[in-house]
Amino acid sequence: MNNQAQLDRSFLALSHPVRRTIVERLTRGPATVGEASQGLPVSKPAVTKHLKVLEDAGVVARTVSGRTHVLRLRRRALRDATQWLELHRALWEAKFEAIEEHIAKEDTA
Amino acid sequence: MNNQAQLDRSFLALSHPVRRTIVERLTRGPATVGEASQGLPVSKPAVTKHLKVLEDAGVVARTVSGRTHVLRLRRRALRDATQWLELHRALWEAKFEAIEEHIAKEDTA
DNA sequence: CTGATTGTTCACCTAGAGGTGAACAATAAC
DNA sequence: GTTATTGTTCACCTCTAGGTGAACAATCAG
Repeated sequence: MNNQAQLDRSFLALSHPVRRTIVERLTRGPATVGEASQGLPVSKPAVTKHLKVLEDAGVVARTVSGRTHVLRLRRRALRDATQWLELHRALWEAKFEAIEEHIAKEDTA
Repeated sequence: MNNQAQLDRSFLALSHPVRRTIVERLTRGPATVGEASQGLPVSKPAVTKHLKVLEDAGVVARTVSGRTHVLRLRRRALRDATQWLELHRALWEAKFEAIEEHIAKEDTA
């Protein structure tokens, strides 16, 4: 399985406010589709599509329980995305602080 | 300024392998467009577009120097994206470890 | 059985992402 | 001045993201 493509999907999944809201709600515990999408400014078919993006990215898992579908977060995809950022942050935080400060001073002048 | 929209763009910027490669290379120091995109499997116009996405997201800054354009990372956008992930990771890591283990056992059974 | 509820699927639309080759602009080198 | 280099802009293409209303499937409640 291609790890790059998996990262693509994870970051893409987080790049839409509706999907980030759903993820935020699921951090408070599993929820049905209706609960997780309540009040969001989109139609039901749109929610279905956003959930497909989240599931394809491995960010969310679904358990069908009767007529309701219970959603919960999966840790791996989100952990991988976090690790990519932290890995590279360590480098740029150390390296470019001085450079940026230098440029900020130039901009002010 | 809308912080949500800014997060949208940052995560979107990271959702493409060509753009992530450019970011990775810039963690090793500023580079020209040619250096940062060397060997990538896309044409020059495509690189120009990817750079626009990175700049719009605030991930990359550009300094025109003669006929070459020097690119460097900006910390803020990447830091904000990292913080969003870490903020929510703290919650889901704590809350769902037990649940996922439980489900894993069910799947095995 | 009937009706309400939950969520998906279907058919459709529009805007934008991502790609290209060709032409151009600006600078650097000779 | 002429040529090479760096990168963008232009015109174009295709595919997908994101949205909708209407219809459907499945389950639950009466």
